Amino acid sequence: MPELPDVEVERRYLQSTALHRPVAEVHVDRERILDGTTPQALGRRLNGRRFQEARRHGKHLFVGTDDESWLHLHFGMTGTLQFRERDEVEPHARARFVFEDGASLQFVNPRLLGGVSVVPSIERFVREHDLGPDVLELTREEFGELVAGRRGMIKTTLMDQSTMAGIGNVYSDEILYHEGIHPKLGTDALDDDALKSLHARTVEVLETAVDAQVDVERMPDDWLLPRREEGADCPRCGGEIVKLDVSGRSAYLCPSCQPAP
DNA sequence: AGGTATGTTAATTG
DNA sequence: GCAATTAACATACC
Repeated sequence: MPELPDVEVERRYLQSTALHRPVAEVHVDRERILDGTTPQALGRRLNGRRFQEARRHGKHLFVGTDDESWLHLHFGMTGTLQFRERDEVEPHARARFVFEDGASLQFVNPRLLGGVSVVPSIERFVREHDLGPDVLELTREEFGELVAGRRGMIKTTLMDQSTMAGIGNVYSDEILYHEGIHPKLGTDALDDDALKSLHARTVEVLETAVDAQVDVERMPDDWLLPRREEGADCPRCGGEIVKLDVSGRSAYLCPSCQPAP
């Protein structure tokens, strides 16, 4: 489930497992996931190096090594990291970073929509891929100005990575659900108070998901996410959850909690 | 078997 | 230039 909270959980997982061990081998299962590099070049780049820290920008993960470049990991629609003390290969492990002590960090990406690359700097990557600021780095004022500067539907605006980076289809639904805002509401319909409230809700939802380690079992009782399907009972009013097409993506909402514009 | 899926990008249309 | 729409990508799941 790789939106901001999912990637943040992966970042912390990597930090707590895979740092400071010299890389001995890199294995790539499917070259399609590599962007601008080859298995051989990736191996030459990483062998003997240690992972020093992991940073995140939006849905993108960056792993710093002993030199100045960064390993970039992106999951696309599916995927996780798996650390193993022994190098037991996980299903759909597309890249495996095997350490000298025999442990491995595995980039698991079943649908191959993710990617692995080496980038010279995070700032440059963000610029070249036209990513907006990370959502959790924004002040209330910055958030309000960015949203107010757009003309489309609010759900689409929240998901637009060039406006702000990190929110995807699932968490945009969650944020709008708690805010009682219909996903198709025009962004220009939000006044200053509504933008201020939307910002607070956005931060709250994303941080709550991280605190729950993106485990649906640990999410609050009044969350949409664990029952995000057509016909489910709205946890707040008992009404029926419906699915709507918004800009080609499926939006789930409660029509009585989120009245149509 | 067919529809759907948490992301991104390119092409097209208004 | 901006916004909306559609298709494509590759695979798993129901």
